[in-house]
Amino acid sequence: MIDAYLEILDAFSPLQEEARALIESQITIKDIPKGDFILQEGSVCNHIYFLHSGFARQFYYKNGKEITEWFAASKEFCFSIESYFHQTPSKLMIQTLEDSTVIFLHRDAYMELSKIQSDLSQLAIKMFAESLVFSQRRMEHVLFESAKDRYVHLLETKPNIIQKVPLAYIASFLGITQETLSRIRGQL
Amino acid sequence: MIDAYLEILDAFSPLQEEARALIESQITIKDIPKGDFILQEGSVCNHIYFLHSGFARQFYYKNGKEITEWFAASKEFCFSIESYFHQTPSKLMIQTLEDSTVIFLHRDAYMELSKIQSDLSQLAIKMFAESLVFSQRRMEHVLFESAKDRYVHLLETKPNIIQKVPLAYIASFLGITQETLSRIRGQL
DNA sequence: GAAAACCTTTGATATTTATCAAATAAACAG
DNA sequence: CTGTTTATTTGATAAATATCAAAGGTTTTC
Repeated sequence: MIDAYLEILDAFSPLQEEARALIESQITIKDIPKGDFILQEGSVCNHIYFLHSGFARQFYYKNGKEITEWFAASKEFCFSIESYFHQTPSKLMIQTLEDSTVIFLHRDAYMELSKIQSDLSQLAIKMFAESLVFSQRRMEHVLFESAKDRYVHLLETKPNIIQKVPLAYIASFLGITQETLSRIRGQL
Repeated sequence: MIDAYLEILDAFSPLQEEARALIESQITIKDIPKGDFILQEGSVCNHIYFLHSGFARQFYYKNGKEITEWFAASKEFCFSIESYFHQTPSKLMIQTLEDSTVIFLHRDAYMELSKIQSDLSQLAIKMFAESLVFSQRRMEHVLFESAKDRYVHLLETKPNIIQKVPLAYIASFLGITQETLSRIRGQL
């Protein structure tokens, strides 16, 4: 179970034995049933979560409506960057959409780790840089492509999401109403 | 001249004497007249730029049109994250809008630095995390606020930009046409 | 397996923003 | 200054998307 996790970290930046041992001793693993929360609104995000298996969505409330920010698939990481770094109550919630197994890495453990093996910071930097590039690409789409083109793009790059997820979640992620998304679907 | 730069880095993460000396020996400082490019399209971004003084815009071409991605004001950093990390030709251009003085930190020098003083990585992580939070907030605005609200928000948070910059640059940053922005202005 | 809850589609209309065309206004060069 | 370029505003119309209301579908639950 832990192996897949270590392997993924290792691929980013080869882990020293000491670091590997620290991770094994510090992480916790939880089974989280469908619909339960990995991170609840109002609590401080003190972990980096890794979905060993399952599927989750990250969302927040805006004017009483649920806005889906993104999804986390199997073998992906997620957490509230804002809450984690500012140590403030999270606006973001993370909820499983399937029964999931989640690996929790605590902030303190991560800090320990980056002392033991300083090049792990390079891993974090790489991940953040990738996220920023991704975020800028998405911004470009949102600003200059039609709702239809954005949906088609999502369909092409993340087909698994569209199958697993109710239309309303996708609509709010794309920044359109469910009615519009339904009509777009009808046209394809 | 260098002092202001070192001070800013120092505020993020106190610099050791050795790191400070390395920076002083490795950076280059250039005066760049209004309208000239700090980073040109097609060249690989191998530096992190710091505007000691002046003002610049970051933009790229999409379907033959200039799209402004963001601005860099005095005492701010800028570079093409994508080109820098992927080592690919930059789509992004950075052009001064006023006579500017720019401090160049080369990628190699940065690498050296982070070996000498590993907690500088924490600085980079903090900066990226902030950028990501900023980017997510902007996404929320772009997805769910009207063009008018977005303009008003920019006006409130970055009033200096609006004074210095032609309307067309702001319009493309907001993802609207100049005509629409002109009408929005008329209403306020 | 019927009722309830939830999800998706459809229709009519209103609002926002884009597009195309042209008129002003401002900045700039000689 | 004066013509020339560049930036901004205005108008008429078209396209995209939202909103409100309601009707069909699916799933879930007991």
